[in-house]
Amino acid sequence: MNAARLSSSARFWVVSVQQRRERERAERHQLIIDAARELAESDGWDAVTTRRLAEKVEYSQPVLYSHFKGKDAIVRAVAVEGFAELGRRMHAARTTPTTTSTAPLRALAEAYLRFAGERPALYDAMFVQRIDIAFGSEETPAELRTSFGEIVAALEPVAGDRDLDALAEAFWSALHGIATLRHGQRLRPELDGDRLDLVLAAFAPA
Amino acid sequence: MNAARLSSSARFWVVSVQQRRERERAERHQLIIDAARELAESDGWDAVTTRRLAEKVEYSQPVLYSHFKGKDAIVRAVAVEGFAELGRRMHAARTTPTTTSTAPLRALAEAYLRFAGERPALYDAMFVQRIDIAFGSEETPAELRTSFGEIVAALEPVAGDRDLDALAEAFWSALHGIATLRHGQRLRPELDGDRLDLVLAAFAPA
DNA sequence: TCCAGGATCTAGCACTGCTAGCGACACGAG
DNA sequence: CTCGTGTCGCTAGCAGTGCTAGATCCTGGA
Repeated sequence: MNAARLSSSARFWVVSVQQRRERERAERHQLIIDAARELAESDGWDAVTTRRLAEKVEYSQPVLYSHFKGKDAIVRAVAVEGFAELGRRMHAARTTPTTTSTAPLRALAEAYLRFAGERPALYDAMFVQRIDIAFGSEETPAELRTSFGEIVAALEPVAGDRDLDALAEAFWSALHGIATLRHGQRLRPELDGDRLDLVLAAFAPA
Repeated sequence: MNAARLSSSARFWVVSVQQRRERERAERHQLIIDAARELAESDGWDAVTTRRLAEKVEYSQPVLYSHFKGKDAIVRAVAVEGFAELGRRMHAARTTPTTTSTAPLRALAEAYLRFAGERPALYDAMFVQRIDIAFGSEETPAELRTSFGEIVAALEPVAGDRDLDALAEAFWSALHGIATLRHGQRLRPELDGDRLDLVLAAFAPA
């Protein structure tokens, strides 16, 4: 009896220890992702090396590889979190009550470009770096699907008889093109306002 | 007299030798650019290392550095040639006689996307990689300015009272967005036709 | 108290872009 | 024809990259 109770208690304790370990492991996992994103946002992705990253989280390099298959997987994890935030921002912009019908689309577009401008490194990981994330398939991360869904939802009221999926891809392409060319200093800043006005007028005619 | 003639002849010969050397040097310069582009187009830019490139042109690495300041400069040289070709393609597409007024714009857009699709590595060097080429300034390579000019020219007939520069930037952004997202497998191939139709209809309403 | 197993680190591999310094070769003078 | 001179290209090496094998230490359980 005593043995049984002790054993049971011991097993319970073990489980608790395991839980604590798993929790600590999960925290460290997140710590690595956060450190990578911070490093990229402050010094650019070129500065995100496994050595610097390991130093920042105060572990040795091999620890990174016990959490992620390689550096690519870390960038991918950062990107997925980026999709989630972009989705949240677009949703908030789109659903904030307004008076006109095209305003939600404009709000969404502005939120998209603001995100790309404020977090260029994050945007880069999500959409520019070769990141090996399936987009059209079933393994597409939910965060990504939701983000695209926000664009579709914002365009739905103005689509008319146009194909909604193709329209969403076209509109997204325009935003993405502006975001990347802008970041590469290939567009004139003084035209920012006019340029977006033209895109909105083109895709959502009054 | 004899000495003078000899001296003169010798000097002339020296000049000729110098010319030959300069010509050979220029040829090797071009050889490096071509090799870099071919390597990138067949195996991707990741495969373009100074060692492989040197091996391909059958010289040692330091020779590359006697022609270019560094690897970046080689990529830049490849990109500049890309601008020239893209400009030629767009010009040809735009000026080929047609019946309707929006056809030139469609032809230009299709030429742009065909170029991006057929030579993804070259397009990457031109517009995706950080390449440190000024775009808005006076040192902007002529090839680049001409390319943008083609877009402006194609939009001019359909601009109406819209700001032509902003319109060109917006239209270019849409094309660039499609090109890059398409290359990253982020757009559905089966929507290619519809998507472009929508962009054209949006920017050049009938 | 001692052992087994897991977590973590040290040290090293093959590769990268880039460069210092040596050696060979072609040129021009005597 | 021989001999300096100067240019040109090479070998070898540096610091830094992503990634990993093997040793080491530390903790939980008998």
